[in-house]
Amino acid sequence: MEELQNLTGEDIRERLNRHGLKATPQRVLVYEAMCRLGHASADSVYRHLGGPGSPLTIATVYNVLESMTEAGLLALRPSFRGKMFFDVNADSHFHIYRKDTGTVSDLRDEKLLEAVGEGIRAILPDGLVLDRVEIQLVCHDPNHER
Amino acid sequence: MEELQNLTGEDIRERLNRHGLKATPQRVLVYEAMCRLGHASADSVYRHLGGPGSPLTIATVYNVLESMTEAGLLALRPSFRGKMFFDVNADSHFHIYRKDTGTVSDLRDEKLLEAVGEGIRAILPDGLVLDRVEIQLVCHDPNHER
DNA sequence: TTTGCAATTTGAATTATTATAAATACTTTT
DNA sequence: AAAAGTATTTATAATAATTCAAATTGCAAA
Repeated sequence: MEELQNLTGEDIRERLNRHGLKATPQRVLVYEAMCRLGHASADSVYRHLGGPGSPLTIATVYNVLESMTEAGLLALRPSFRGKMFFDVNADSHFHIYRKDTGTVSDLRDEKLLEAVGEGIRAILPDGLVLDRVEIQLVCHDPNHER
Repeated sequence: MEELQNLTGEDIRERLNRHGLKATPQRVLVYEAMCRLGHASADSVYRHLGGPGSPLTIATVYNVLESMTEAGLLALRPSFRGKMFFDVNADSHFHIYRKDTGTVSDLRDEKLLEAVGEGIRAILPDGLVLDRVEIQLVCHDPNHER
């Protein structure tokens, strides 16, 4: 598993190119931010990069996030918050959504994921193709002070 | 299983009361709309009720949907669209999200749901309590004309 | 009744997203 | 290396979605 945190600019440019995206400075910045943040809304990326006063516009952040999602570099995840929510890990895995803190984290289990996929394909209505499965585990820590 | 479509105003008022909510006219209207629509955003509820010119405000729709969700009458589901998305069936079940049509439908399978829940509890990090599991099946119909 | 209180609703403000058209930056062709 | 063409970014505006504080309502206590 690669450490997204520690990718060099060159690594990022390569990765963009491999996904068919030209490595513009703005794209490198946004991807760096996503690596750092893991999961983020357009706005949080923008703020991470300095908000107004940063070397790009919020419109560009949206554009870039969309291109990257289309290219398969990022995934757009379903969200409870009423805003768009991007994931730097585009592969399939579980998401732990913590009600108490509002944070999201990843949980991977190849075996279980595979089993769930099979179970679902078995009951899916005829004529439909399953593209992917998104699973959120809504959790809380009972010892987390309110 | 009750037919939500066919509830009378009295049924709805009762249901609201049982969930600890006063049966105001606005709440009855919103719940009726949710019964009709099944899944809906605040905006689609508002439009279903006549939009501007209806006997309530979009802000009221949000407030009412929130109260009902808090009361357990509705569920707030995660959404790909970057907007809040409510479900008149607050119980746990799968959601089929169709990329080609943008529509959402329900899929129920007690057995599989139970199995998934167990599998997940087995791998959940220590200290966390699993409140519920949300599962979206992202699908498309290959024969759906583009 | 009036008064006070809490719940509910609303209009207005805020935040989030998309659209558009002009400017910039790259590429390719000449 | 100029011209032409394409992709990207930007500023700005328009629209959409959500929140918030003030006003209203309905009820209960005096």
